[in-house]
Amino acid sequence: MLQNIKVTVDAIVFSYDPLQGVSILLIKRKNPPFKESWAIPGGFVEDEESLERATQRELLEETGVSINYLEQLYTFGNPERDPRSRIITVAYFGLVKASNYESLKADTDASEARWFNIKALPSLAFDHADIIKLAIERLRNKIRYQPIGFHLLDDKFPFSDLETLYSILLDREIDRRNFKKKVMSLGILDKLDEKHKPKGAGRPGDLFKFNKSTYEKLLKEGLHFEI
Amino acid sequence: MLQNIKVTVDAIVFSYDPLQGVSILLIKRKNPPFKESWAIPGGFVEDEESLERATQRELLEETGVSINYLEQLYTFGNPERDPRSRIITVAYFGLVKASNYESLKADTDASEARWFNIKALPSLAFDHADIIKLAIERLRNKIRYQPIGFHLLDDKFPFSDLETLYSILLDREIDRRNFKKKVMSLGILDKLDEKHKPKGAGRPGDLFKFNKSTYEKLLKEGLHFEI
DNA sequence: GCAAAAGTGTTGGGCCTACACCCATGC
DNA sequence: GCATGGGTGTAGGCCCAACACTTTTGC
Repeated sequence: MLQNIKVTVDAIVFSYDPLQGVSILLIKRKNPPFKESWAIPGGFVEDEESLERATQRELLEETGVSINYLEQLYTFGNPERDPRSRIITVAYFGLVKASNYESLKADTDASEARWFNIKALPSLAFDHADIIKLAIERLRNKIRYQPIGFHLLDDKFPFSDLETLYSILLDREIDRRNFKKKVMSLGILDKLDEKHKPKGAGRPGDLFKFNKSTYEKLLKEGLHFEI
Repeated sequence: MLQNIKVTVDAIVFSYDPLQGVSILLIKRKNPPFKESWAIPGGFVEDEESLERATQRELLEETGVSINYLEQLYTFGNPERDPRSRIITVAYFGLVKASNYESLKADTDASEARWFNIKALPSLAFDHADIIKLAIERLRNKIRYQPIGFHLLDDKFPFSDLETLYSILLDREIDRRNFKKKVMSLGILDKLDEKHKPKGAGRPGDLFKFNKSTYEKLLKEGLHFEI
C-alpha cells in the first residue's frame, strides 16, 4: 500500500479566569508556512505513541502546560488544509485548571506561547480558525449537559466563579438562586468550611470542592444537567 | 519528517426495518489478518480524496450501499490496533433509508456483505467491536436530542414505524400518545393524504413525511428533543 | 455609611406523565 | 365477529423560571 499522508495531533486548550474570561492557548509558528502566525499547538505523531500521548507530549514541549482534561474533538482531513502535503490532524479538546494558567511563562519564552481570550483571537494558520470554532462550540454544548466546567476551576473555588463561567459560555445572565439550586441538587459539590476572600469589597463567599466520586457515579447513570 | 503511519476510514452503517429492528452492515474479510472474520467496511484513504469521500467510495466498492447521512464518529489510533503496522482509522457513522436496505444484494456477492442485527453481532476483526459499541452509543444518544431517526426511514412512513424505532433504540416501551404529541409539536412531520396499508389485519395508518426545511431551521436555533 | 459581592425561599404556570376507549381493516 | 393495529384527550403533579431583600466585608 502506497500512501503519502502524514498524521498530526493538535490541542485546543481552554483555561478560565473569573476576571479574564475563557482563553485558548496558542503558539507563534517559527517556520514556514505561516511563519510568525499564531497556531494551535500540536505536531507529528510518533510511530509508537498513542494519539493522546502525542497530544500531551507536543503540548508540553511547545508550551509547558500539562492538562487536566482531554478528549478527542474531531479529525480534520481535507486534502487542501496544509499547502505542503497531505496532512490530517486529530484535534483534541483540553481543559486546564486556573492554577495552571500561568505555568507557560516559567517553561517557555513568553513570546512563543500565549493565552488568547476567545473573544479576541488573532488570525490563525492553516484551518485552525475552523478547528477553534468547533472546539468553542463543543465547550458551549458540553457544559450544558456534562459539568466539565469543574476541570477549568481550581480545587477550591467560590460559587460565583462557577456562575461567571457559565454566564460567559452561555453568553447570558444566570439567576444565581436557580443556578445554585440546580447544581447543588446534583450533589457533586461539597461546601468547605473555609471562606473565599474577594479581591476588593464584598462579602466573603463559601468555598466549594468538586466531588469527583459522586460525579462519576452520576455519569454512569446518564447525567442530566440542563442549564 | 519520517513517519510510518497509515490512514484508513471505516463506515459503521445502520439501517432499520420495523420488523427486523436495527442492523449494521458488515463485510467478510478476504485477506489476512482476520481472514474470514466479519469486519466494518472501510479501507485506505487515497492521497487526494477527502475522508468523507473515501468512506463513501469504500462503502460503495465493498457493499454497493450508498448512504443518506454520514458524520464522523471517532478516530481510533492505538498503536496496537492493527497487528501489521501502525494504522489509524477515522470511523464514520452512517444511516441508510429502509428502501436501501436490500441494495447490497444486487451489487455484491451476498456472502461478502451482510446486515447484522445489533442484538446479534458476530465476533469481529481488529478493534471493530469497540468501534461498533461506540457507534451504537452515539446512535442511542443522538436520537434523544436530534431526530436523525428520520434518515433511517423511508420518505413516507407510518407513525408507528418511528415509534417502534425509538422503542428499540431506547429499549423500553413508549407511550404512543405522548410520543406523538411531542414529535408533532416540533412541526417537522407533515401528514400526507395517503394511508399506509398494514401487512396483515389492522386499521390503515396515516403516512407522514419528514419536513426537512423546518428541521434545518430548528437545528440552527438549537433543537431540544428530550424523549 | 455606602458600594460591592454573596447568601437565601416562595409561588405560579407550563410541561410532562399517566392512563383507556373507539375505529378501521383483514380474515 | 374477532383479532390486529391505529387514532385520539384530559387531569394531576412536578419541576422550572421568575423574582428581592438581607448580610458581610472594604474603603
